[in-house]
Amino acid sequence: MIKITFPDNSVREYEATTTAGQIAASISPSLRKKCVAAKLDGETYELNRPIQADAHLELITNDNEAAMPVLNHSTAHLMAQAIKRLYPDAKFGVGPAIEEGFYYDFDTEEKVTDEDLTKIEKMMSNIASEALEITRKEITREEAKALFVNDAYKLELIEAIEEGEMITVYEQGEFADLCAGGHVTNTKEIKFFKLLTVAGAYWRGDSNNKMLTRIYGYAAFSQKDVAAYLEILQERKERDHKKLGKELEIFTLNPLSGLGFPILLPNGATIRKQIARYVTELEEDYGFQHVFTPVIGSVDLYKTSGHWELYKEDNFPPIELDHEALFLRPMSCPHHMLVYGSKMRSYRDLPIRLAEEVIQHRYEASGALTGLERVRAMTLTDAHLFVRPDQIKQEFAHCLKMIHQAVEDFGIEIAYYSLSLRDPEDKEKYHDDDAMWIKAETMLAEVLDENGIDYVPMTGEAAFYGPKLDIQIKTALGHDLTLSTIQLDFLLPQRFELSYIDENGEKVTPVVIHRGFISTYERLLAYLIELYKGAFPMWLAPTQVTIIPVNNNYHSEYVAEIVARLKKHRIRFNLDDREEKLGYKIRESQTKKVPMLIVIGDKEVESKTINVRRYGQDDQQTLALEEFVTTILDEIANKSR
RNA sequence: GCCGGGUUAGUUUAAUGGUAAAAUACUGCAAUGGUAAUGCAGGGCUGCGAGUUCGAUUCUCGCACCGGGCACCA
Repeated sequence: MIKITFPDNSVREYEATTTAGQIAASISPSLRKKCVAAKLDGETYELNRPIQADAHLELITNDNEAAMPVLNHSTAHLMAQAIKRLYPDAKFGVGPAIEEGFYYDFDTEEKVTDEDLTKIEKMMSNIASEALEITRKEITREEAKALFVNDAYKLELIEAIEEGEMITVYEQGEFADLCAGGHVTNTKEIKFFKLLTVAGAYWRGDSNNKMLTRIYGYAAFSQKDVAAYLEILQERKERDHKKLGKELEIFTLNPLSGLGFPILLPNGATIRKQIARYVTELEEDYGFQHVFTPVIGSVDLYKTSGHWELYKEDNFPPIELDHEALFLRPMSCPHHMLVYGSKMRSYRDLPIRLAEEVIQHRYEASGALTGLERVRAMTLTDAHLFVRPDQIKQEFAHCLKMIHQAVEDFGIEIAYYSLSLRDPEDKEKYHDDDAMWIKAETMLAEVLDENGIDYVPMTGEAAFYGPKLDIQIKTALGHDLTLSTIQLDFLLPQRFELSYIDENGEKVTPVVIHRGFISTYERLLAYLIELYKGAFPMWLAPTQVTIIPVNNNYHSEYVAEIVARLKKHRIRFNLDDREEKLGYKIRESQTKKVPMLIVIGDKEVESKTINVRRYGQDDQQTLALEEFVTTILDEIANKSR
């Protein structure tokens, strides 16, 4: 007999080799029906897998979050089986469940296109209705190698499994897959799924390897849930900054302007100007000094910094002139080093905080270019803080506080914090000085802990000169992007031989903190378009008020009075006095997502009031002119959303 | 850069081996109005290059660009 402990701490006894499925059935048939898998001492267990010893058991029902990866991973296997039947030469890579759904990578001579997805889905349904039992088998390394003898990718995976670790396969009918498990017990349990896209993906994520075909899909426990997910995907597309940016005339792409060089239209430029003003003022508040440095620098400058060797391939090639080679700058750190080095510094001068709107260029891979998100010419709100070692933590926290201020003002949703560390093995990329790295990484981790920041450590993500904290956001389409970054750097100040005189009259090298504030204007704009779904808050909106006179002949005098008031306060308005129907002009104002719409007719002229309708609302308000102006100014000042 | 897909009017979409349509936008005329589309008229389009064909926007190939994914992201 074995003792099974349940989450409520109740204990029951069962025969050894009883399965979780049988246990669920013994409690109630309806529970058994809802069960998808189990967690045995925290490990995912199939319902048909015999339990050998005493354990804690948690039954995972189909309304439990933990059920989704089990179902989706099983659906990945089902898809693989269908693919194998349709493309007998297919060789398989990996097919995990992911945050949303699943994918499977495979390799076949035949081209698989979007149209083939329907075919594969049909085959999947057929296999599901064959009601094949899914069974787990523990096998030896030799058996595994024999089983997957024709499957080079699986053999490679077997090689990667450590000696002594258990190897398991899951079988369903004629199909077997190397897999650590977490599955439903029968293919018939997989009823509701949708294959989404065909994509390419490098084997083991390495661009030196062959590119496999990857199919993404999504499975759920009801057709309704699948439909709801497809709906979400559709909504995300509607929110995509590339779509809204075009509709709302924020930016345009033109091949003549060059790949990766978007053009900001007047609306986009207006939003950008507001952001720029905000950034500049906040930096002043936080004690930053602004500098202007050139967009182009000598190649020697980047040789000094060390960027040249590492990144020359990823940038626009240098411009060679008589006896100079000039480089379109991809970052501003070297220039800011020169600013610091322009005079003798005392320990009393530190910290020195230099900030700049940095125009920079990078030759991003053509496939990486996306709307305003990844471009080849960008303006970064960059800063470098030159600090004494004893000021590192305080200045780091200072930057963090400032970033959090902006996060709050814009309503940015942080996805997670990433602490990027070096890969100690990678001597080629990372400056070889263990002591320096250990010091920098420890210090960074300490500051984060002190400020109560939860972070994900990422090995091998650090800059070549030091570790960094990245603040990550998610785009509408679900990509993780870096919004802000704070980086610790002991290297560049050395390379530029920077120093200050300490209280003992000794020359000391300062430490540099690199601070990327709110990414580039381009990327922030892309993010904000998606965040607000194009309906910008008052302080950022390209047009803040639409004014519609009911009749140009009778109402223009009062309208002129309103216009004068708005102009005085630099409120951005659009006086729509075209000879069109009222409803037509109202509709246009709404589709352009202008935050406030005012209609001026006899009633308003008579009572000197304003009839206001806010974007997205059906009801109207009547305000006195002064009240109206104050409301707008308040919203601008408070950055109301 | 790599894998697969796409490209029709300013925009969103339709259709076709016999030279293309609608909505909207734009221009003109008429309409003077109260919270999401007034009516009529007009001009405007098959990304580029090659091949197959009597004839290609349609089929094939190459290129460019767009979008999805992977890799990259100082």
